[in-house]
Amino acid sequence: MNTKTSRSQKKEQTKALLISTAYEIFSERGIQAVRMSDIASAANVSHGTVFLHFNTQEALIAEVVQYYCRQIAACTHELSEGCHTLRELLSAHLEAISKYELFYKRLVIESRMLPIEARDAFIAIQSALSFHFSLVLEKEDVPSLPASILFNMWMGLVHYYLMNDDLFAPQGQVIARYKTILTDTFLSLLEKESHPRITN
Amino acid sequence: MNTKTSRSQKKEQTKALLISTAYEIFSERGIQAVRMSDIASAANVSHGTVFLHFNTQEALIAEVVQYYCRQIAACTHELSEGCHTLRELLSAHLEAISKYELFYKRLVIESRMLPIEARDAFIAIQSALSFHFSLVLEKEDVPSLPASILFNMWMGLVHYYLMNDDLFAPQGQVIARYKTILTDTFLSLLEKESHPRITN
Amino acid sequence: MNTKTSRSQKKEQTKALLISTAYEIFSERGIQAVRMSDIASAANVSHGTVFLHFNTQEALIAEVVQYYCRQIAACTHELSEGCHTLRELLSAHLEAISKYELFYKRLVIESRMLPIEARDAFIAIQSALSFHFSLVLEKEDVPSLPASILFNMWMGLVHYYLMNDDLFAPQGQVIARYKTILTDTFLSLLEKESHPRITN
Amino acid sequence: MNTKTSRSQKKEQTKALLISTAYEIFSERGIQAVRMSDIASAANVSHGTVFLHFNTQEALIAEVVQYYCRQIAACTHELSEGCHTLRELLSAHLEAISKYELFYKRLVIESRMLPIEARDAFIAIQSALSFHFSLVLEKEDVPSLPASILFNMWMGLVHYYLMNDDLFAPQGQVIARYKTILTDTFLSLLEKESHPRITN
DNA sequence: AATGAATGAGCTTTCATTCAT
DNA sequence: CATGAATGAAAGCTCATTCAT
Repeated sequence: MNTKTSRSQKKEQTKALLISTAYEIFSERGIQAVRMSDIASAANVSHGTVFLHFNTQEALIAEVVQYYCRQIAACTHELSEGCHTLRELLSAHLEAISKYELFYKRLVIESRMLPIEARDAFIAIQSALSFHFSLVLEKEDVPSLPASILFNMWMGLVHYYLMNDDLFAPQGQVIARYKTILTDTFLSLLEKESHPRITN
Repeated sequence: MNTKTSRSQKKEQTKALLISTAYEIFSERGIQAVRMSDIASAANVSHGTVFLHFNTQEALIAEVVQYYCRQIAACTHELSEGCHTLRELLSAHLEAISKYELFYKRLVIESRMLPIEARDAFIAIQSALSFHFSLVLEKEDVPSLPASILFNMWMGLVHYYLMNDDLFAPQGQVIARYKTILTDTFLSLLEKESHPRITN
Repeated sequence: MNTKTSRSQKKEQTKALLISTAYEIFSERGIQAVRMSDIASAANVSHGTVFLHFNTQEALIAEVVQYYCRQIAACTHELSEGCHTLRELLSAHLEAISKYELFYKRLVIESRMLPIEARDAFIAIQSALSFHFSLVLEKEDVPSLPASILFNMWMGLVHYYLMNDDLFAPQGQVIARYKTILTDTFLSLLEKESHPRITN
Repeated sequence: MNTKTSRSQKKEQTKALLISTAYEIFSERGIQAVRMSDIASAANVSHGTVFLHFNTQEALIAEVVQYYCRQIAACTHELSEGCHTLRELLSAHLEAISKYELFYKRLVIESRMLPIEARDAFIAIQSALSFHFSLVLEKEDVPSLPASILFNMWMGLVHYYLMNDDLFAPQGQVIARYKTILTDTFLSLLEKESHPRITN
């Protein structure tokens, strides 16, 4: 039994290695663009080993994406919990995303072309944030607009910058670069005494 | 010359047929997912004929996307020209998009994975709208917020719904379904006397 | 009838044009490497026209090679006729070849991969020279060695330099460059009072 | 390690099988004329396997030609080493070639149309012989003619017979058939007291 | 459990040849 | 006669997946 345990431990280790290796490569090169053998060689295991742990390429993608999406969701959740204001929450969100920026960007770009489970996992991150968003919105003195639209507006905005990161931040780090302005602008729109108007 | 004309007319017809056939299939199945031979058989021409008109698959994708992006941009432009208010403009935008909805959605989903020319053509549509957006914004009494962010917020919002159309409108027609609420909500945020507040 | 005549004259003209165009391209790029459409466009006729004059690519190659091989043979013959000495004949031979050097080189390189008629035509050039070679050899006071071998030795030598022209004369013009030394050396070997010996 | 060894041994075996199979087919049908799938099926492996061992068709041709050219060069070298006279050397040369006759003939015919590495490998065989030729020539009491031309004359002569083997020896085996006469004739030309003359 | 050689379906691209105009 | 668009048989190459060791 000891043997079995150490064996399966070893197996789990290898699987974990494959998952984290895939994460790195996916972040760098994109998800669809990576071949199974690329992951194998990057992880220093044999090509066949990848199939020992994942029946198909689809399964591997699904698992890797699920694994990291759960992490991102958890991270988002954690950073969001202490937030009492929308500003805090938005910052927390961007902070969470920026920890996984490259990978998250790939998900934004490719999610619709991935196996359904991967897509679902990606959506789940958004649900996690959505929950906190609703909570905070209730507390704040905020316009009586559909919360879901406001949330989607924020998500859309952030994803738009990630999707076009090459245009907005050719040097990389879109989130860091636009963090403040995105947050500020979004919040301004929600503020009561609105904004200074440009009156002709 | 008459002969020549009818000959090359025929050729142009075939090319046009291929472009419109590709458009249909791309709209239905996605762009990356389609094989050259699919287009050939859908257009009822031989496999080789496709290569007579487009040197490579990449060239075909580029041409088809450019062709329709120009149309979408032109349509956007045309519908935008008469617009004096932001509301009119946003409606015009959604109207333009909804005419090409399935294809446009594919672009939203796949643009970053397409040949660079295709991506550029897609971006060009956004530039076209951006121009009118700026014009209208100047006229309106609007908060002194960065116009570009406001524009990107709108684009992000619309693309977010298109990207996730299967979640927002499983029956199809996301744009038609969310047209009003998206426009209204977006405009509300920009309005002076803001919005009724939810005060606890 | 006049029409017919002028028609078929035109046709013959076109065919002649195709043959000479093919000759030029074959000389430059090799025979096997050239596509039917290359010849058509170089001759400023349509792709289909080539097939009007030559049923197949093989037929075209055969005809072109035959046509020019006959010319080369005739030229060789003509230049050989006045020759009374072997030296004169060898010079005549090289002179004939050098007029068609690029094309002749292609034949040396590719003859065995061409349609049988083309190969035969190429061989016929050698037969033509062979005839004069025998004639001259009889007149000269030459070693009683098998004339055919001597002839083949000369042919082999010349072809060896043509086959490896890129090594022997990277700037081109192998024949011009080695004309003298090849002739001299070959003749020296046949001379009675032989050659100065290197005696240790 | 034992496992690894037997595994990679197997792989090497397969590669060796492919190389020798290619050699056989090339010898029979020519080099350019053979498709990758021909080699696969002749070797009883799948089409894909060929590409496991050789990245491209060009690479395969290069490797196969290099492999056998090295063997031929080595064989030539080996047989040449004991030779003290030119006669011995020429015989050794022909013996070496005749062991690989069909393949060598293909090289003579196609060398200029093959990948550059293949051509170079073929040239290297000639360099190997050239070395011994020079050595022997120095020892012999031989006319003070350019050694390189004499060498090229011999090579040209042999290649001429190989190139036209179908004419010289329709039953095959040109080398065997002309071995003696070629050697004798070539040597006669180099002999001091030359040759009996045919005096009119 | 791990290996990595082997598999083969699948896809793009080329080009000689045909044929309607 | 000439045209050139259309055809479709090849062929090379890729890569997820399998399986014997």
